[in-house]
Amino acid sequence: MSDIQEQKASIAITLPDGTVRTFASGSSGFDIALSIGKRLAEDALAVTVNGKASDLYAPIEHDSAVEIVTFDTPLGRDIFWHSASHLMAQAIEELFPGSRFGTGPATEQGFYYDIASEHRFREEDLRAIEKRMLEIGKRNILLQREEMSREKAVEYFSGVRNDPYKVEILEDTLKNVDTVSLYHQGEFTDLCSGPHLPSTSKIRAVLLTNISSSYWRGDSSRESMQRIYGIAFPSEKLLREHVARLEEAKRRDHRKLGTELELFMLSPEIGSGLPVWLPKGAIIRSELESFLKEEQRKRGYMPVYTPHIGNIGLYRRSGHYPYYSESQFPPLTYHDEDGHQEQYLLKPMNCPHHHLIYSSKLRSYRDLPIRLTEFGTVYRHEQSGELNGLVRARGFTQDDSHIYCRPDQLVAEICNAIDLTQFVFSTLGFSEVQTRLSMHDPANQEKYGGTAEVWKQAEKDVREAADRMGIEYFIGIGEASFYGPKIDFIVRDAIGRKWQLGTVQVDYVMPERFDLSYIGSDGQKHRPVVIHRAPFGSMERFIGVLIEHTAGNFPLWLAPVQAIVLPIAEEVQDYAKSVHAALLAAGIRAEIDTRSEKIGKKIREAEIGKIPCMIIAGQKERESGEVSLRRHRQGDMGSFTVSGLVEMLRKEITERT
RNA sequence: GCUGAUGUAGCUCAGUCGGUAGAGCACUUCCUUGGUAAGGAAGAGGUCAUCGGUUCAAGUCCGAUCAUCAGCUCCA
Repeated sequence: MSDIQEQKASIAITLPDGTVRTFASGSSGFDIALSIGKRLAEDALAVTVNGKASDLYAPIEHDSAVEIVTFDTPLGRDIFWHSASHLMAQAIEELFPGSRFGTGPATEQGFYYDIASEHRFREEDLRAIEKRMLEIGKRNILLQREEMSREKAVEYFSGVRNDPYKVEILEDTLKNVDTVSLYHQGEFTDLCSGPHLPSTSKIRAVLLTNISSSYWRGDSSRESMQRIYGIAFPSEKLLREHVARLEEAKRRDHRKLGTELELFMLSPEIGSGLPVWLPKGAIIRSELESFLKEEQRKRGYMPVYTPHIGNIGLYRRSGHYPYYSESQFPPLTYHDEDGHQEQYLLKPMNCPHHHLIYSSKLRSYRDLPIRLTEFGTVYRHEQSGELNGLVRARGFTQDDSHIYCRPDQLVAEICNAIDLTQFVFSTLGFSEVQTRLSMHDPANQEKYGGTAEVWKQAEKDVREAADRMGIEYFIGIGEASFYGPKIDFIVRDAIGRKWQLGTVQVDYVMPERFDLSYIGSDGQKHRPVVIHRAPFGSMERFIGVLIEHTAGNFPLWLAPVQAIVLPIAEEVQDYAKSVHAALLAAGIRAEIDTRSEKIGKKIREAEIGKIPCMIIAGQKERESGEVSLRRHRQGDMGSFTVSGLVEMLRKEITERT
């Protein structure tokens, strides 16, 4: 008896730094935070108790490890934004009575809520909703958790709240759950597992960013709802920083920079989603291609070329045509006078052509691995709403290779492909790379080709290679392609956004479909394994990402114009021209600005044009036989002899630094 | 493809109540010959995305189409 009372009276709380403190049983996370510091208690949004997120004021009854959750952590932001979505719903309910609410989760960059309303939300409404949200914040309404049986909740949401969407969630998604939780904040109540902020007053800055539509439960056969996106912060300052980041992203937008720097164009007269490389962009692409070709030559790849169209039978055989027919350009149909018909497909993939090259002659086990490589342009009819500059196009070029190897060579070949991909990324300045092992979803078997054993083996090989390379990875269930598991490389760019670029894929299915074989040491036919791999992925997409990553400030080896000679006055133009000629002779992409403008203006324009080297030639330089160098975004670098400068730049170019 | 927004000079954008289009930058020519992010002047540049409708009259109002943007869905 007394023991039980003793236990109830006090509990031991272990903090993240390992210290243990004693509190009265039933103390809340807030009490704990307050005992650590006033500032922490103010910043506290919620707690984790033995790793499980919980409300800040929920009583803690037992000894546990407790962590105070603040906005600085991913969990803290998730809880904050989730509560902000409830706050937005409350504001919308107050301003637009009769609105019904679907789901309103936090996302990586804020939150949204799906709303069914008679009212068509417009931009002006967002400002009014923001205002009301802040006003409700000031009311300092406490959020109250209430648990009830699912049946009671159904009654509550069909009666009191009259929200059919919540009822559907209760009766479908949650049909196996006995007890559910509701969160009340003033007049507003939402079905939610929580946890939530203790009070609406934590939300002090709000930005509603856009309105779009979504289908109820993501199902295009269900009704369309209005989705309002937003983001919220505990202070004005954090919001301002967020807005500054958005503006930075806008400044780096590859579509904007691509036009300004004359890298590529898109024109409805050519066709939607069909980018055209302008001379300056073509230089970047060609430099990247040369770089990879050079590297692949060292690694035993053999270049091939294949046509842009292929008989439709080829793609029926590979499975691409039936599987992806809705995202391909329709087949080209050819009839001759005898009524004979042939159908061709603009190639959506390079692999079938490569497989036929492989099987064009008898292969010995001694020949393997065979690594065929091609910058192969493919065409896919992406949905119109998906198109996005270079990043998502309908015609694009893959740095596509297919490696045909024996099963005993497979893991080593995957490792080689991983190594090449990592080399490419590090050369291009993507220092932060995440790796995803994209596995199949056993619950969705009809999505995939091949047998269960084949998948088991392929996934084991992929894992083994990733382990052998010592890379950190995470698993993506359901991310595999239809013919096999993948290793996908996701880079983080200079302003923290993630992009999926390179890929290495294992394929036991295509060798079967194309009846690929080699003669083993036993004199018998054996089935090779295929690796599909593309470090850049798509040249268009990669360069699009590279533009945003570098903000158009390309390293010297990639810069379309590497140097521009700027004569100070007409009197020194002949000298400047001789410098220009020397640069050209050294293979440096150089221009010269002989306009009768002042040097300040020439420099300004070269800076805006993001030209890495400005080479200034005036009377002083002519006398000494030197030039003065100004580097883009760095300023004056001093004087150099022409030959010294050329040598320095050539070194930087060949080393690709 | 779906929902919403947008489309005016090479670029960025004005254009009121429906009355035949305007700025800045860029471009061309001339003046200016200079020292590390904008020297001056003049000129040229437009079937207002396309097609149709309403109207005496359409950049402006209505409809369709095309394209772009933000999301949704998809991504071999």
